[in-house]
Amino acid sequence: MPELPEVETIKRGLERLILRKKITRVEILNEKSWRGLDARRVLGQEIVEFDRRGKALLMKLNNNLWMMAHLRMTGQMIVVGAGEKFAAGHPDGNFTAEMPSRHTRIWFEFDDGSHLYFNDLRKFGFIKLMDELGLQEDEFLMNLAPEPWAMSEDDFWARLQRHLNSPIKAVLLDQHIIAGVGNIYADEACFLARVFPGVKVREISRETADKLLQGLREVMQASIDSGGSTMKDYVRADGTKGSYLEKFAQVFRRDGDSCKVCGAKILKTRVAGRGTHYCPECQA
DNA sequence: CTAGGATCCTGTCAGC
DNA sequence: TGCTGACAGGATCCTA
Repeated sequence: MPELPEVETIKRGLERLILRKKITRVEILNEKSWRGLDARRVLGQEIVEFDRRGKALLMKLNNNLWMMAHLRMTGQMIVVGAGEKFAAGHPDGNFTAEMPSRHTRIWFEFDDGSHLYFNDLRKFGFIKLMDELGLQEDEFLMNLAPEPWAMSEDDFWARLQRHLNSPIKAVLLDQHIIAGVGNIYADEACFLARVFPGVKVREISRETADKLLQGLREVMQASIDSGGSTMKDYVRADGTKGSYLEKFAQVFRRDGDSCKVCGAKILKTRVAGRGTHYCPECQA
């Protein structure tokens, strides 16, 4: 679930709350949620740097090991401590639950008594501990494409040309082609570019491709810019749905509602194996 | 090489 | 009420 903007929001939150704190305890409640080196090697270490590549969150320790977290569909990072609770990632009621909750897979304790919880309902996500070499050789990171802002319109166009028989949405979701895009922003970018997500790349004009890339940058940046406050709003909302998507979504999960541009009814279908939302008038 | 479908998991919801 | 199947903000593996 969490896409690039959500992971960036998590990165900024963790930077603010647990940078330079020393890990005094780590508990792994689900073995498969931990990968790589022995977890005991994080004990006594401080987290000295946070980074993000696509949807992957990187945390550097002062012994030069790195923890890479990937939240996949249902991962969340929750910090409790210093009278504050920060939660970001997959938006469900766990934000307001007692920690650890039944979906907590891994948790850390810091020397000031605060805690970081990695929650993950479906157990697809993980935290992987690596040394510098392991980080360099990590398959996911090695094959990760540039992010929308690091990719020129020319480069994006050239990458599209290698997948002429794929639906455009499948290409937008492929992390080897462009990094950080998930189901929400793929649908939103297709709406902004006025293209149906199921259209084959072969049918996409250069002008539409440019609009897709620019739309991705625009909608993801807007989400990052409002991420912090919307996440906080969500936590305060006693388990009810937050206004996170409502703020900017033109089509995502708006099926049955009317298009904000033309008033037509937003439809939902299936493209590239994923639920896909679109306006039949704007994206004809 | 690309393209498409199954798969990893748990939970919720719509429709009998 | 209870069952059943579809589906979910992701990525990989397997097959053709």
